[in-house]
Order: sequence, then C-alpha cells, then structure tokens
Amino acid sequence: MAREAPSVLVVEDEPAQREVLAYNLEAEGFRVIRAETGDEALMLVDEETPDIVVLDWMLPGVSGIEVCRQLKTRADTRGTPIIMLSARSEEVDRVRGLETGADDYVIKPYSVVELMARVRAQLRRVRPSTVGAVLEFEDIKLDSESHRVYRREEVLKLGPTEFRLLATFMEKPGRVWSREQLLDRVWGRDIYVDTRTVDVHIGRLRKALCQHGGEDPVRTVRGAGYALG
Amino acid sequence: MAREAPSVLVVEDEPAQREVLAYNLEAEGFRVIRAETGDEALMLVDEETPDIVVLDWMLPGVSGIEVCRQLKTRADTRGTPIIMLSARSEEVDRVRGLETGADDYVIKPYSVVELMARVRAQLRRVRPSTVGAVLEFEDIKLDSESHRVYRREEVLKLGPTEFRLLATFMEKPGRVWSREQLLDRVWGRDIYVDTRTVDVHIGRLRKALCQHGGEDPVRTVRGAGYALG
DNA sequence: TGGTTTTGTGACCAGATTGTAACGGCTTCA
DNA sequence: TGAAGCCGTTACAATCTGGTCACAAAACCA
Repeated sequence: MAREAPSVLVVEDEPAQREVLAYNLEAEGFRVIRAETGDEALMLVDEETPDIVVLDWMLPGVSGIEVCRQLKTRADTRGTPIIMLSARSEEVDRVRGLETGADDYVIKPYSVVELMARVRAQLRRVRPSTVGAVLEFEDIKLDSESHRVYRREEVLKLGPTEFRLLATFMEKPGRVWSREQLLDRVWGRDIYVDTRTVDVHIGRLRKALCQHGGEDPVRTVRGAGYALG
Repeated sequence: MAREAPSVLVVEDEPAQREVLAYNLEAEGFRVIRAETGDEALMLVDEETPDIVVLDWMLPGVSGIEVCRQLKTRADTRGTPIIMLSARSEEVDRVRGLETGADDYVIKPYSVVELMARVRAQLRRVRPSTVGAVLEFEDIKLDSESHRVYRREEVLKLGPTEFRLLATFMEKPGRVWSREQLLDRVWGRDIYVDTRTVDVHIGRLRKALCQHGGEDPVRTVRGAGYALG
C-alpha cells in the first residue's frame, strides 16, 4: 500500500536557502510546506500538521528557538521532530544549552545529502506511530486521525502522553520497549526527563485502559521495559 | 535497562593509533576489544564474538588480509562485518581488500568521524537481523523482540539473567562457554562476581526450562563450562 | 576403593526494580 | 481570570532478583 508522502515544514527567511532545501526535499519525495517567519511557522503547524520541521534558528520576529520551545511545550506538537539549523557550531552549543528540545542540530553550511539523511532518520524514529491509520490490538482500537481510543465500543479518555505511549505500543504489539526507547519516541530526543516518569505514565495508561473494566493489556518486563500484550 | 552495547574488535599493532580508535569508539558507547596481532585477533574473535571487526592491513605475524580471509571463510564468523584499514591508497589494494571479503575499506589517515559513521553503518546492516530474530533450538523458541521464551507452545517464565544466559546459548547452540566468558557476556565486563554464581544461575535456567516438563537441554562440560545441546 | 575436585542446589538476605499516591508547577479552556 | 487538567518528580511500600554460602552429589583419579 502506497503511503502518503511525509510533509516537511521548512522555516527559513532567506529565499535562496529555503528554495534549495525545498527543491531537494521535493526531489526526495517529500511534501514541502514553506514558512518565512516564526509566526507563520506556528500557524502552519496548526493548519498542516507536518510530520517534521526544519527550522532556522535566526528568524525575523519570533526566533527559531522560541518556535522550537513553543512546539515542544504544547502537548499536541511535542512529538513532531524538529531539526534546528544554525550558522556556527558555537551557536549549536548555545541553542542546546537553552534546552529547547530540538531533536537534531545541523550546522550551516550543511551537506544536502547529510540533511536529507537526518530528516529521514528522524522520520524513521517517530513516523510509524503518527501515520493516520486505525491500529487495533485485541479489543483496543486507536484512531490516530481523530485521536480517539476505543475499547469494546466504549471511548476511552486518555491524555496526550498516554495516547502517544499507546500508539507506540500498538505499532508493534508484543514488542518490548525500554524506558529509554519510550522516552526517545514519546517525549523526544533532547529532552531530559527521569526514566521513572515512564513508569508513572505507564500506570496512568493502565488506569485509562481499564476505566471501563477489562484486563490490563500492558506487560511489565522486569529489567527490560514494557510491552503491549 | 539499556540495550547491550555492540562490541568492536580493534586489530592494530601501533599502540597510539589503536588507542585513539578505541577511545573514540568507547566514547560512542561501543565495547572495545583490543588486539595487536593477527593471531590474537583470531583468538579473540572466538572468545568474544565481537559484532564487528576493524582490522589494520599491515600486522606483524599473520597479516590483516589473512585474518580477513580466514574469518570470511569460517561459517560462524562470515557474518561479522570487517572494516579494513590501510595506509596504501592504490586502487589495487582496495580491490584486493574487498575481494578478500572485507565489507568496507578505509584509507589511512582517516577521519575519525567518518570511520565511526562506517562502523555504525555496518552494524545497522547486520544487527537488526540478529537482534530482532527469533532464535530456535529443538523445541525452545526465544523471541528477543517480545522478550518471550516458548517451549512447545508454552510460555516459560524466566528472570532477566536467565533470559540473557539462554539468549547467549541459543546464539550458538552447541558451543561451550566457560564461566568467565558467560560472566563477561551476561553479567558485564567490569563486574566482580564469583564464578560459582554462574553455576547457580545455570541451575535456575535449567529449572525454568523444565517447568512444564521436558529434558534438560543444558549440558555441563566438566572442567570447561556449559553449552546448550 | 578412598580421596580429591568439580558441580548442583536450597536457603538467606541485601539491594534493585517496579507500582502508585501525592504534590507543586504549568498549560489550557471556559 | 479561575478551575480543571496534565506533567514530571519524589517518596515509600511491595515485590522480585541476584550473589553468596554451605553442604550434598557426582565425577575423576590413582
């Protein structure tokens, strides 16, 4: 089954650079959404829900850092990978130091091949769980389009993090995910969060899944992590 | 718990070069095994079963090329990727190196970053198949992805250490592992535990494997160690 | 056969791992 | 703006696991 092309939001104010990037991404089969300013970027994220954002850190108006921070704070966009572009390596260090939570950093001038590779790497990391499909496991049904989860016809109420956690599990039922892998997938790459937080959210997910009765479908694998079924 | 770090066997007689390489690999999270000569390399491949070999072309004694040829001839080591290092840049050598069966070929002086990238590339190429695979031996089935062990359709219950122990055995059924090798593999390199601990865990593994009946598949090799089958 | 070495295993306790309630800080939404 | 909801951390309890020891059993050797 052919999959819809992943969409990339390119945020870059310098037209030449933006077009080179867009050209190459389109040549690789991505759908490209362009933004010139931070405000525009934030608006387009809402409207178009891109699969990944490539973000220049120097922007007129709302800076790239601020865009990144906002996106990584909002629960509904936190899972979208962000690749930050900056002109010098010291800047990368600074940007990192600000704990903006970007998933990857690339120094300009960058090799186009390398950037493509990084875009693909980030998509590989998160995409499967965000694909607009209906995942099913036993009596659980997860509709990533409408962001709804059903268990035996009943709609379950669960928060954004629990949702992504469950989506990750349902992508490969039975597979054991380590706490680190889950943090990487569900929370994001450069985010510092205690691994015990995963346990707490697993507990919340369990409670949510059993709110209308039924067995706990989440399996703890001691010393390894968690799995669905 | 973090996934087991991939191990790299570095074969290089020049101490400075060997340590630079080892330092960088360790910084990247790999476990490094060092060898100075071809003979030593061949021995360590048996003992440590590294995930990948980085091999200098010019070695005292058995040459790099010869080591490569031997490893690529033997059935049990053929799958291990080999990256050859050489000071010479002539096309001829490159061809000869690849003909011998090396999986990649890097010319000295090399960029460390590039070499790391190639190491990772080779591991990506082979690792998924061995890590995600379902190992089988007689009526025992071990699924590393779901962390489950079956014996004749029944799910076996075994702790983390027993699981790793069994996984090690099933990687190479029939192979005899010394207590030291098992400690190294299952417990970790720089951990001090009595070798008798291995015996105790072998006992626990045996009990776990027979919890639903069946023969004991673990063989004791007096004075040497243990093996599966 | 008797003595020696090696291996098997039950029991025990220390420490690690996990489940979960509670809390304070933020964000979101009406 | 206030209330409700969500998040990450922490602390504590319950549970499980791992390493050691001691002694029994088995294998080996002369």
